[in-house]
Amino acid sequence: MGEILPKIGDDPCDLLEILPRGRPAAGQDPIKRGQIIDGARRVFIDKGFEAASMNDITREAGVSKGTIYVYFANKEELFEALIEEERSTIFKNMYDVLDQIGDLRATLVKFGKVLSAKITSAKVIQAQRTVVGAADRIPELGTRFYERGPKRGHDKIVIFLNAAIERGLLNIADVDLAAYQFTELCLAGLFRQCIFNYRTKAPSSAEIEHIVSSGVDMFLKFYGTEQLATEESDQVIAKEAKL
Amino acid sequence: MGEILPKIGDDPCDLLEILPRGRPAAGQDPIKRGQIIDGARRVFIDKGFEAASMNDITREAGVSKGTIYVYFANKEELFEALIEEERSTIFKNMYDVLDQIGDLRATLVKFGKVLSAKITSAKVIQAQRTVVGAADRIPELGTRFYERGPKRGHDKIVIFLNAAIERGLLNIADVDLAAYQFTELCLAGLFRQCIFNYRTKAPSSAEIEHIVSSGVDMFLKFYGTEQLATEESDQVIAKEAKL
Amino acid sequence: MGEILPKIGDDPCDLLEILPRGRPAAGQDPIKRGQIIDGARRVFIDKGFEAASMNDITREAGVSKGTIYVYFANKEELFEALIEEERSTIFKNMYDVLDQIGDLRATLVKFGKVLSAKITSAKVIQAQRTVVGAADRIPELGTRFYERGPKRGHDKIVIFLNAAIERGLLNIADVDLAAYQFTELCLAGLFRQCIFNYRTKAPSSAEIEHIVSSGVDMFLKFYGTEQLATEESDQVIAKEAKL
Amino acid sequence: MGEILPKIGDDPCDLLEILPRGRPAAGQDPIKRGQIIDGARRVFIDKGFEAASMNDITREAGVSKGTIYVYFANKEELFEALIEEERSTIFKNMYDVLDQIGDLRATLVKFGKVLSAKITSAKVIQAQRTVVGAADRIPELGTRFYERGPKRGHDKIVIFLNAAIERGLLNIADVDLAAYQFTELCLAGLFRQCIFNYRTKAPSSAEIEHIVSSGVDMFLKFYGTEQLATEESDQVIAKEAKL
DNA sequence: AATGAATGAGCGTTCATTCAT
DNA sequence: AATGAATGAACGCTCATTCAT
Repeated sequence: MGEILPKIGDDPCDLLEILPRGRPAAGQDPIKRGQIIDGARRVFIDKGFEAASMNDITREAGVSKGTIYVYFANKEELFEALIEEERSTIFKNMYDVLDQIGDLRATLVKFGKVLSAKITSAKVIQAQRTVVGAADRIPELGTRFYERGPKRGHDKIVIFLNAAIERGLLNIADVDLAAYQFTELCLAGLFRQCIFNYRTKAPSSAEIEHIVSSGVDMFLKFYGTEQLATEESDQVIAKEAKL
Repeated sequence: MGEILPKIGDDPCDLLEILPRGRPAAGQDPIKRGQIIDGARRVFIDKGFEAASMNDITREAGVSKGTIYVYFANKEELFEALIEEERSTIFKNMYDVLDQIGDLRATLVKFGKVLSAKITSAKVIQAQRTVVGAADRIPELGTRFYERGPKRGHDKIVIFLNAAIERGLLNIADVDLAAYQFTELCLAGLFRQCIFNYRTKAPSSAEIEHIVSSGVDMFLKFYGTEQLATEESDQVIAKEAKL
Repeated sequence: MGEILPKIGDDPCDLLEILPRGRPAAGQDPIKRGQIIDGARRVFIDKGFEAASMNDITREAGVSKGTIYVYFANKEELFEALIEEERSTIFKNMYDVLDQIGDLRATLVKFGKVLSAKITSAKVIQAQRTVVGAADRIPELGTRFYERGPKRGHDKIVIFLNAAIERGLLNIADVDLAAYQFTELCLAGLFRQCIFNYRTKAPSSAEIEHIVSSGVDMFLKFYGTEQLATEESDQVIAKEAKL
Repeated sequence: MGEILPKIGDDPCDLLEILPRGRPAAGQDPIKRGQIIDGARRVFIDKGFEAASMNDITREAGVSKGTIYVYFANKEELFEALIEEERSTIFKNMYDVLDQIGDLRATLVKFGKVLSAKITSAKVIQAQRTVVGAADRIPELGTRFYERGPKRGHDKIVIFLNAAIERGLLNIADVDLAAYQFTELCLAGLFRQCIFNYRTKAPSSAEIEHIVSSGVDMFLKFYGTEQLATEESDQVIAKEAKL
């Protein structure tokens, strides 16, 4: 393929670098791959691994069966690729809020709301259900999903908390546990309700706000230091002064 | 099925219900039904709904295919009946601790440990995974499971907390939320780790103890009243006096 | 099938010993098994192993696909069972002639004709082609076919020749080779012509007679003793005397 | 294909046929054709017609799928072309020994050994199996193979025998039959053993020598004339004199 | 002229459900 | 009432052939 193409740079049409030229190699066309994954997403997420049929996916993806098998060795690999994509999409950027330095309480609330909203959103719940449902048949799938998704997020929370401890704002004996506690408080009740389909739709942002702010209060009451309290009351005073 | 049968009491043969004689009516023998459900449990919980085959269940249950179809209209109904049983078994007695009146903190810790241990036990995780995995195919299944399981437990916690509020030991604005927070703190991290198969075995009782006691501390620090603090220090003094 | 048969029941149960009573166990009904093998025969012998489809066999056998898989684990096993049956049918009784003691030349001619006619008959050639065609994919199949078919026959010829040697009628250094030579002389040209489908139909009995008698002449001229010659001329004289 | 092309001779560019310059016409490059056939040989002979896939051949031949379909209309035609080539290679020169005039017995033994070794060689057996296996699906294939291979050889043997008859060395009533008998005696037992995969490797040359010399002895004892016997004993005397 | 990505009919096999016994 | 042999639609997957590039 590539060798036949004229050298890039001799050509005023270099933009074509972005839009691929010629026919892509078998199993290499990212557009087609995307099409297949999209079809697979609709079917797998909707029906789960077992109940989804390759014919369904064929139909949804708008490609032939043979083509799917050029891109993915079998149903399981296609499923795993999809879950990997989902995982990556879901957790991408979820923890960005924690990178900004700022007011501790405000950051926790902001982050808690993002976390809670994301994890309980209809699409993400569906995806998680699909992973859980397949966890018996493909055990590493669930393991990997958790490892590269929730676990990495957890690690970022731990780092964030440690930074706050360093700044003297928090006093935590078991940071790992504290990170889990924080996450759970932000999701209080929601995750289990959603995953079991008791809640058939995602919580409102008001509800999330209510839960998260209560959770942060509890968390800071338990782990916050004197210094945090001082800083916060200073801020309140400063704010009031401004008004 | 059962609903179509004449109400017990309208019938002079009611004794048969109590001391069954002779061959039970088709689909009415509770022993055979139990046998089927037991076989179904082993297969469904192990393989999930789709991967389980009626032949497997036939073999495990030691009854014929036709018999299963007399007791249960189809695979789905059998599965639902099994899940109903599982749900009932799992949550039976889980909340008994809350009925005893006693030291608040001790009760919460005791209950939290039971709750956490139960929900993260291998068998119960398997069952929950099975329910979650089937929740797309049979949405009401998950709904009903949550409603009659976790939700009822939640209600009992709410009642317990309200009693403590009445006793002046707690000061909670949103009791419903507090109940969720308590549950989540007791499970901090465990439920998601187990359900996704990141943890491949149940947490140790030491781990649970650690999590629960930290959770209860946080919970009481946030919601506990002055009176609770007084009572507790009294108890400590009393204890020390005893020694 | 069986249901259409007239009720046995006029009868004090004697016949029942022969005709099975009740429904046979799964994969145990010899009538159904026969039906499947018969369908398989028509399809496999006609098309060869690979080109035959289980759907074709289903259609020819008049049973459902599932039923075939109760009786035979897979296509290959069904094929092997069929070939085993064919082999058994083909070679059954083929060597009976050799058991009778009688005039040597006459016995050899009689046997040679049976052998030649059998092996070159349309059905048997088809079956052998099927075995040969599958010998790459299932090597033991051909091995077993030869071992239990032609090889056993060969052994019987060896025994027969040894008996004749004992009787002083033949003088053979390498009996094993002689047995092969005899067989080949009886088939002179026919087997290869048939198996390659150069001859599209079986040789006439006149042709076989011609080939076999010439073959026997050559064989006896080479391996016959003085005693055989004497006996034979005696017989001719005796015959002429009778006329 | 080829037939559609204009007749050679109508065209002033005929030299191109002899010394082709530039790119050959579609489906006309004999090098590429050879490449394809070579790939096809490796795959077809190894796996048989049905089990061979066009992708395998593509890979083995190192040409694209499309190109194969330019040279051969479909799998079947490619297979037939291959078999034609195989046939031609196998039987080429096999009968050269018969063209030399010399000692009859020695010539027969020499030829018989060549014939037997060739036909029972692993590669040739494989090829014959492939033909036999395909003979149901493509009946003319086997017919043509035999016609242009074994049959032509047979004809050459007939010519050779007739020459020997003319020289007064043999006395044969049915020369056609005698030719078959000779061939069969040289292969005694081997062909069937090999084709059915009872023998999994080619016979040793010692074995072939044993079989062939016994076969020639039998053949000449039956068909040899007084003159042959005289000539041979003369040769023996001459040989002994030389020593 | 040559390529090889794409197609989709067809493969062997499984299994929820039925119904004759 | 209970059985389990039989059914056949549907499964995941392959591969001869086509045709846009």
